[in-house]
Amino acid sequence: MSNYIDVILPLPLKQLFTYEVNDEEVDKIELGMRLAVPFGKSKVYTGLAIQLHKQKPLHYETKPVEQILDEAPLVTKNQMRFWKWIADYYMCSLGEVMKTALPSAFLLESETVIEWNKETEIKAEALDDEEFLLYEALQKQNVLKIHEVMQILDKKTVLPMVKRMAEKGILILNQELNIKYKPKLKKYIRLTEANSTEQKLPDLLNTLSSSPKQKEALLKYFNFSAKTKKPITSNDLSEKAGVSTSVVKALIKKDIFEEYLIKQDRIDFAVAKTRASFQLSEAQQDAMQQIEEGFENREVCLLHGVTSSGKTEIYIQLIEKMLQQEKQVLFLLPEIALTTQLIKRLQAFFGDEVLVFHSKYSQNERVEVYRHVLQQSKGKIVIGARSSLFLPFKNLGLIIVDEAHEVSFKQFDPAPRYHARDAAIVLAHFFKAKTLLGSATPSLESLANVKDQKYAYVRLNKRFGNVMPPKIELVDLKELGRKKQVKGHFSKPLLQALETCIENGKQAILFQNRRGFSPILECKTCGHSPQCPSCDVSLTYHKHNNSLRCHYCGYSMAMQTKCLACSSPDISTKGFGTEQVETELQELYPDWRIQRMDHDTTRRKYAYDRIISSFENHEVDVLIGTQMLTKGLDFRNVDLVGVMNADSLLNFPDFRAFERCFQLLVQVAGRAGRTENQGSVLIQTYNPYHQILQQVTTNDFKSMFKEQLYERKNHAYPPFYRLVKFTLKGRDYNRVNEASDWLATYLKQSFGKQVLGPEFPAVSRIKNKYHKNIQLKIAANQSIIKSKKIIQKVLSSFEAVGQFRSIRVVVNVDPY
DNA sequence: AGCACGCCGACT
DNA sequence: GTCGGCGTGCTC
Repeated sequence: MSNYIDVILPLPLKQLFTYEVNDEEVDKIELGMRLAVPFGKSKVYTGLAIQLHKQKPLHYETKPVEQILDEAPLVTKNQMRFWKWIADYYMCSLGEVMKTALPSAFLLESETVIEWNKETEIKAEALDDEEFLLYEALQKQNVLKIHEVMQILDKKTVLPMVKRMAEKGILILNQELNIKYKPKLKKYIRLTEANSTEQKLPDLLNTLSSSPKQKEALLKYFNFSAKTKKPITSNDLSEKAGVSTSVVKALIKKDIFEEYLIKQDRIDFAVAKTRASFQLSEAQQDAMQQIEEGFENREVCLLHGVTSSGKTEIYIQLIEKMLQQEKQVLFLLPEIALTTQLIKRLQAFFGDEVLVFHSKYSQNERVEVYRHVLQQSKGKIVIGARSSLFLPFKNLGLIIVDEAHEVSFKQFDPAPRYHARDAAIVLAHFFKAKTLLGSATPSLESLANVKDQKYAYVRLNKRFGNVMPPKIELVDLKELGRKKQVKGHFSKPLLQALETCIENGKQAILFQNRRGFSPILECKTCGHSPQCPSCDVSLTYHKHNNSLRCHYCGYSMAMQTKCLACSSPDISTKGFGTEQVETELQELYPDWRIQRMDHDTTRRKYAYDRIISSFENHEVDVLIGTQMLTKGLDFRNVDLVGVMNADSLLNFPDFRAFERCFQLLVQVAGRAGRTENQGSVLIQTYNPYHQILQQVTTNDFKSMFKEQLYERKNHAYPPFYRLVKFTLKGRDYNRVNEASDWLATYLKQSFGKQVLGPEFPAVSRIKNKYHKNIQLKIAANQSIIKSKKIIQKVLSSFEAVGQFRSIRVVVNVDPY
């Protein structure tokens, strides 16, 4: 009887795929290994083995597995369980989970390559122009990939012609599996085998009697290898012997030395761990004890510590305790907060026990981190962004989610649209491990879980070293505007505070939650503003390259001098961003050193670190930035934080806008006065009596929580209801409307008034596709499993409607 | 998702 | 005539 293996393919397809395996392979295959399998007419994909069985599929012929790619499972049982939970809860396919869970270097894919058939004799005259071009190209380069052929011939459909040529026997087609992971190799030298014994030494020296430098190098080599028994590179040797590299090269040429390669570990920081002991403050010790007590009967604990209350020291102590029990620890941070500051602090303490995993790491580095975690060969502590949840932990004891309120923990695109904080709790549960959520401004959801006694709660009220909390004041722009006390975007009080701050040799931070120079260009004559041709938005003005750009699709055009609609030269910019704040301030104070930090200035790999360290070293007086500034940065010399315009935060059309505004302002405020001086925070606004802003000034999170929770209950939002958002996308406007009406109608049959919409979002067309949203609210006491089954059913009948084939439906569970 | 196949309008 | 657009169906 034949054996079959069910496989997950990294595609957005619901089903598994079944392949046949021979007896020899059955013995080798373990679940969780990768298999190269043929798929479709000419593709080879990497599949993941998840079930062996003997049931021959009824309705189709199986294909054989092409190759077993692993010697041991790459994916553990616990990971499989976690993948399944993600796929179920967030309503996506296992293939999509696989794609995010595994570093892409693990997912090999085949590519068709062509080769000239040297067997068949073809006269150049018999070839047409395009065939001749290929012929020429293949003289220079042995094999060509299909996309290279497309470039050479400068057209899109090349496959029919390539196939024709293959049939005529001019070309050979091959499937090439491209191996993406490349170990890092370093060249070393050693004695060739014939010369590698001690006894040979006198002979060798003899032969080199006429070349003293080579003799010297050889002696140094013996000296070195006798002492250290370590491999040596030719550069090191020539340096040690004080000879040039050509001397060593000559020895290689004489077959006395040979070169060989050793695989290098990319994850090798060589940091000395200090484990410098430090004393927790009394408040920290208390908190530590409460956390441990909390973990005795709760799986999750919320550590609510004001900014700079010293949460990191508590984390370090907890991690240390886990290490003593030989457990692994995962330390999750929002991508943006993964600055070297925190990593360095942990590395200084734990040395090479710390592994780092995030998107700025190369594919090769990620593969090595993955393998280290899997084999538990290095590093029991992983610091990473949300995707590090998918690492192959075997013995996880604790997950710390720092800045747990951050919305960027929710993945938006592509699927799986998971929330790392929620998924972390589930993952920890699988390991019977604990989860610690740390934040200065916890989310309403987490606070509600505390209120319902689901989470333990520890409050850390005092800033470390009894630093005073900053003084927060609101500046009424409306009032001051009337009194003519506003210059550009700066009010007089803010300018005065800035002057005092800089004169005292301190630094200031200005926060403006919008990038670019000024969002849109507007004609003063006809009111027209340039639009993106493929999205339903106005283009934004970027001063640094004098262009207009679309934030959704990246379209850009040159800045205009005349209105595109009426040719009037009277055009101006509306709204303002970081770039304009920078320009204005620099004009007012030409001597100040001003630096901007936003998406545009931090795009390159080390730009972020560079800006931060120049600010730390006081090479900059004022730092102007967006949200980026709020994430886990610790500057010692900042006395003043200015918020340019708080209103833009309040006016978001989102049920979480007020909560987010509160969090953001408290976080920004926390950047001020982290040493003995009391810092001050000035918030400019047109609505100084808004209750949220009032609550920020008094840091009254309790009222905020109470009021917002009441609002959420009234309007049936989380945490009282779960949301599922459906976004329909399609090229045809009418089709999108029809399809969303259909879907909403069918959902209403089961969920009634809990279905909202369909509605066009604020930006209704992106990349030439119309978007329309439907929202479903599921009460907390309703069964999610049942609800999701109904949703699945409605969706599959939707997919069965022929007219809606061109419409894509994106499902987002717990959207943010 | 990707890719083939098939149909249709637009050009060398 | 064929190139490239797009709708449709299928992948073990």
